Amino acid sequence: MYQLVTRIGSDDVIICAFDASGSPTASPRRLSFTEFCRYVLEHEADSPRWVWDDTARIYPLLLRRGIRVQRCHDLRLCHVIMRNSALTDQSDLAHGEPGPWDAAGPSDLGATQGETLFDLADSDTAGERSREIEDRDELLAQLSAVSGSHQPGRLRLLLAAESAGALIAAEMTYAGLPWRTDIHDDLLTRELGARVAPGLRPERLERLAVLIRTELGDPTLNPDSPTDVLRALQRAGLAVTSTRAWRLKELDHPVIEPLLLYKKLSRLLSANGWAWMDAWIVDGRFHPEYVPGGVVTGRWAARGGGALQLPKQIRGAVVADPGWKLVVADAAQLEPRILAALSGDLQMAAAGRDSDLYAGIVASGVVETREHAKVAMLGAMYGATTGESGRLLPRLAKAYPRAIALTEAAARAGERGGIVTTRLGRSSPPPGDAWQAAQAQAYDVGASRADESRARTQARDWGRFTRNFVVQGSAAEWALCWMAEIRKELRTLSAAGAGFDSVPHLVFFLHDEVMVHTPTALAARVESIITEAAATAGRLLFGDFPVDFMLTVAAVDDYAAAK
DNA sequence: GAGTCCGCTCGG
DNA sequence: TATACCGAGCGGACTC
Repeated sequence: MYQLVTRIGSDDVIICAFDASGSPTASPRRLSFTEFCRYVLEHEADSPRWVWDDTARIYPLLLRRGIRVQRCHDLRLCHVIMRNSALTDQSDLAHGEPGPWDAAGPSDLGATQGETLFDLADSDTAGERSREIEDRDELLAQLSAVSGSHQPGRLRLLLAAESAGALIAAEMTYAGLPWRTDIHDDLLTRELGARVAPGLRPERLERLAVLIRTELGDPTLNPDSPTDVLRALQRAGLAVTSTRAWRLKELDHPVIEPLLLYKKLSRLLSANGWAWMDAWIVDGRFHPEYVPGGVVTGRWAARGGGALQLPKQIRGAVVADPGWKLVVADAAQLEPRILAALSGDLQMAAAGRDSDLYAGIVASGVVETREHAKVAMLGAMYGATTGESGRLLPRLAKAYPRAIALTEAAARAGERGGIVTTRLGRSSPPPGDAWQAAQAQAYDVGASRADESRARTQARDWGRFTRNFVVQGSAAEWALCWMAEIRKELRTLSAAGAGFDSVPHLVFFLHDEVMVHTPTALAARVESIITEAAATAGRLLFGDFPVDFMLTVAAVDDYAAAK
């Protein structure tokens, strides 16, 4: 059953119930937000799917009142998927003129940016009514696109997983990641020296700057300026064209060591220093904003705080509350396992059975070392053509013909300008006009060698994108299902209505890794929930195909201890 | 001074 | 010779 929720103005909603086929089961009702909250609590027992335009806009309002829901359908996220999916390419939804659902990015519909799209008309009842009809029409269009799709089952799963992800993202932002500023501060002081005013260099950084200037014989050198540093290195007789750390490591000069250390520490200061701590840690919690569907492949993005790039250096500041644990789980070699299942490659799946997949490849005699197995696999999924990875590819192709055939086919499709589709139905975008124009140009009678080579380069670039899209996107779907299943099972551990400060809950997600903050007494139970959820996610995506999704799971006091 | 691009490093 | 996918964020360099 669906409960369509349309927000009107700042404090009211119109609510309307539908059955699974999209027929209304009651007349629309207008409720104040307080009445709406009561309505949600009353109806949650029936496990409806709450339908709204944008989870990120409405769900935080419920969370602030202590209300959580089990299921939703996020019209905006689902629209984007079906607008592009090859599974719904025959639908009206895919063929309609672009409308507000296409124009609106997450921030456009978001509360912070104002509500320009719809709310201009909300001052009168006609506008309110039209807003509600707009949502209702969109829901019906989406339901029709699903039932008419080539794979309704998979698509339904994808839309449910994407929507569950939106709920989880809002809940994680709301709950926050436990963060100890005292430990963070100690760590910064130890590495950089005592805190100083913004714009100044802490003591240890300043000493390194002086040392670098001395070694390069340039008393005015600014070590933060790549151009300055590059010129000084060249003056010192070093043949370099960039100041990238891995390039500098190849050089033999006394300035290199302090320079590399300076870069490392200054990055720590600028990205996750005291200013970051002041801006992002509130009452011992880090509250980043996650952006479900923020990446073309279906991965999440994040806005503000660099939540998806927390450097290993500072993970020791993520500490469980007293009497609580962090259960950290990481899916091992997720993408190769996804590739094995996608392609139905039994040999590759067997290599990962009950163990490290790369070690399994070595044990099968395909390559000699784990490191070789890893670079060869990554190269196959990313489209490496040269170097070690390129050299090892033929051996991989011989041992795992089905898996490699799948990545090659995805690459060829992209090179031709075609689209590719993930396991559950997210399709890659078609290449843009500039790409098409470059290809057309190369076929023109007057095409130059440069035209042809540019077209070829762009075609290969796009092929690498589609090659990776299938695997990365399907892995993102697995991760969403995994997390949704974890969330569902965690809720069975506590009474309905209990707040985040008393029950186990998800606090972090990073592509193939999740973290649950839990009372210590429930940590073991949480570990098994996470493990079972991985197997369930595998079955949801790939049925009985015999592929294992191995995890490393650990209940720890702080994030740094997890690996 | 504001806006944008680039170089670099962090994460998977 | 060019060189392997998806991102965020910072500070400097450059432009208007």
